[in-house]
Amino acid sequence: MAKNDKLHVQSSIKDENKIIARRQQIIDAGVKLFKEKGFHRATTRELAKAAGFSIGTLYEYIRTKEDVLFLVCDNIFNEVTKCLTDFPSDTGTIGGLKQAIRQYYLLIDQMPEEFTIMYQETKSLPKAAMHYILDKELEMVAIFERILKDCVAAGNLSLSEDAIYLAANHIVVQGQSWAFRKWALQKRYTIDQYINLQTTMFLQGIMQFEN
Amino acid sequence: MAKNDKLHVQSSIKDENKIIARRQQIIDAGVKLFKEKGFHRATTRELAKAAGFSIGTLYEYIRTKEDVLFLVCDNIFNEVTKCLTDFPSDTGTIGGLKQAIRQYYLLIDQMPEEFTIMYQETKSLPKAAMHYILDKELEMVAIFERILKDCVAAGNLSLSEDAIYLAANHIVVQGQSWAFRKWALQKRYTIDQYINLQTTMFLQGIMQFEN
Amino acid sequence: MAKNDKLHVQSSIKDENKIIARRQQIIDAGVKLFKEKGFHRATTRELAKAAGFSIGTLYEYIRTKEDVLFLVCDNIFNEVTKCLTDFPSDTGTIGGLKQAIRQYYLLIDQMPEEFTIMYQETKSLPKAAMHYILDKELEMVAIFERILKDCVAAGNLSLSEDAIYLAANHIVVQGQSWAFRKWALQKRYTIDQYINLQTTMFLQGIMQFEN
Amino acid sequence: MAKNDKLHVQSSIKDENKIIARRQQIIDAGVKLFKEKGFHRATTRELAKAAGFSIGTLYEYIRTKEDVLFLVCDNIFNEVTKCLTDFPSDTGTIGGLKQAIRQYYLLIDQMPEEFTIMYQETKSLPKAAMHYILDKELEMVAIFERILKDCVAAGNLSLSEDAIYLAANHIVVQGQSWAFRKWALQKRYTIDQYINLQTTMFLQGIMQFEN
DNA sequence: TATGAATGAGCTTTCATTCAT
DNA sequence: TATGAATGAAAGCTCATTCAT
Repeated sequence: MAKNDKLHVQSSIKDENKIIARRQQIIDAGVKLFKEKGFHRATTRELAKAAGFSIGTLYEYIRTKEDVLFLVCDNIFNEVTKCLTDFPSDTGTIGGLKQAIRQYYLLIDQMPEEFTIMYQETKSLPKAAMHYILDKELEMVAIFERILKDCVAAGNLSLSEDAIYLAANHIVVQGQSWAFRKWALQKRYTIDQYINLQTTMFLQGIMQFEN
Repeated sequence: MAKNDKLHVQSSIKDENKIIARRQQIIDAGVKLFKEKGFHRATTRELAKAAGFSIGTLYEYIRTKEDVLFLVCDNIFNEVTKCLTDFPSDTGTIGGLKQAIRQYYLLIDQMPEEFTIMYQETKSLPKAAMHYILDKELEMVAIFERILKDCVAAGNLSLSEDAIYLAANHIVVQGQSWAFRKWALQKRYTIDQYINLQTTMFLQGIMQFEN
Repeated sequence: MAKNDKLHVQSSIKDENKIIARRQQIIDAGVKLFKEKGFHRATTRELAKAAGFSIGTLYEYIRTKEDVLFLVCDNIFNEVTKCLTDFPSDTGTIGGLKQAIRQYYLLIDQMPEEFTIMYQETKSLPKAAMHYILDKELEMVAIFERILKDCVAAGNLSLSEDAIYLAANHIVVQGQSWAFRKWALQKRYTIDQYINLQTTMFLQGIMQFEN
Repeated sequence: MAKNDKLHVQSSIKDENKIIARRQQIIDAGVKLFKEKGFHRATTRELAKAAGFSIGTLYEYIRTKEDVLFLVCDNIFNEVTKCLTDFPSDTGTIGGLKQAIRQYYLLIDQMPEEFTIMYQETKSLPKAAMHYILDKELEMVAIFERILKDCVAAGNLSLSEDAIYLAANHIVVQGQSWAFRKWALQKRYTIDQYINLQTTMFLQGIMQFEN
């Protein structure tokens, strides 16, 4: 899966294991530099250097600079999907919902720069790649919609379709918020406090919601 | 105020009224182009053309391309501040809080591109300018903190310091959310519906909040 | 005419006189360098230097390196057309035919490098430009076809259609020959001797031609 | 002969038969690619692929890319020489002359791309290689000079030294002409018609030539 | 003030060649 | 011998900025 996704970006190298390894180096270099100076200010030479090889080698594994950004973005979604799909949760219960939110926020806390890059640089991608990423983003919202719907179906929540969609967006956006503002927010909250406060407020907001 | 802020960006022109007028043309051109292609892809030549004068003239009113971005960002904050400061509201009441939120969201709905530009391109500014803008952003959060505190002081709300700060952030972030995702969200909600839903959920979330 | 042809290549400069002047410098630089090292080995930086200005300025007057080659080729055809169209000749007579040939060969003798470049580098042009140039080449052959037909019509020559076409080609090709091989041929002939010998042989070949 | 010529290009391989075989593959690949996209646009990677082996292997049999061009050019001359030397002709007769011309033109008709490559890319060769090729070209002219001189010596032709040299050039150049313009000329003539017309005109031109 | 031609540092990308396996 | 991953010099081109008019 993750392996194949990475291969969406063409390479002139034949050894697939090498591609996997090199691409990870490229992603790491991309995250490091893009968070420091943004996509446009980072040069391909710096990228190559940060990745630990020559500019020529860099271009054996990607075709354009934008491929690096794509690799970085794609990588995030694979992490999110893995994180939200792999853990066993109590489907349809409030506890399960809380679990999913926590899981998601913890992931963001571990890679806030990656998330920030994704949200700030997406439009630097070529059209096709941008749509691919935007779709993935919608998938993320859809995952939380699913979870919320399961709660409704199980009778643990009472929300209209419109409210569900908004609530799912809410969750995703508050995650973004921690990514964007971690530097400011962590002066007052640990990630655990943030999650708790946020989740309490969120649940309180939707619990007896009637519209 | 607005006048002086704009003058933070140096110009070699003496006539202050001319500066004000030209700068507005520059800001408009900047918004138009940055939202179309982003800050880095927009060239100073295009900027000058869109503003209606020559590249030479452009540089009579700014010193660097980044000044244009700064003017655009600064302009937004002036609008926000004006919008939240000028209207008469019932200080300390829930109604006043609602009013402020509505006012703020309506402003964002009128200039979503400007807000998006600001959030996506801030880090393209030089260090000093970036901090200036980030500070302004904190001021925005502070305005809502103030409003919330007034409600608490008036006994209309019961929130801890930490919860107030989080709530203020919440308001600002959900505004961002409409700016970023207007294209997707407006398929399901009018701005009024969004404001109402969002506000109801938000108030429900903080009303009986105890932490 | 010549002026407008040069303008087929786009420029970001407004002053038309400047374009004409700069383009001539570019053409001269192109001829000098392309004859020395060929189109591909000549770099745009060298081109700019040889033309007497910076690389940035070069690109104010052309859009791609290939434009320089196009300018050089186009220039040649303008010279040829001017040369064969402007001089008054006795239409339909052998003397007029001789005159035209002489005129053409003398032009080639004056700019052998330009002709060589044109014949050797045409296929380095982008498709559209290449067809434009190839068409111009056919026009050149057509000019001589016209002259020969006039001789036939006037009863001074007796040739079939096929022979006329071949003869016109012959003239053009022998011109090329002097351009390509001037370095070798001029060890034994002056241009005048070459013209005389060539013309005598050519006329002898077609005079009593019956096929 | 052919074998040794090819060995002018150094190789790190010992087995001479292997070299011969591999070099032929390289020549075929070179002709194919150079005619498609020209020498400079063809890459060594493509060359290797078209030849059927890896880039590493390619470089076991040549030292530089230019070697490939040299091999291609050299190959042509070997073909020409073989073609004009091996066939038994009636030395000193007009019939023998005609035979030689026909033989030569038929060869060109069989490999027009190769001839075109040679004439268009020669100056892409390094100095030394270029002179080697230019010398070979002169040899080709010399072969026809020899044939013409034999005719003169046998009393079948009456031409001055100067006219002989010119006539020899004429033959070679008209051959080039078919190579360069085959695409256009063959719309009106078969190669046989072309040879006949050309030869008739040529002989007529030199037969009663007096200068 | 207003103009726009001129500048050149710096960017992304290519590709001939090498060399460890 | 054969392979192909690695290299980095060098290419074409852009564009923010300046300055003479």
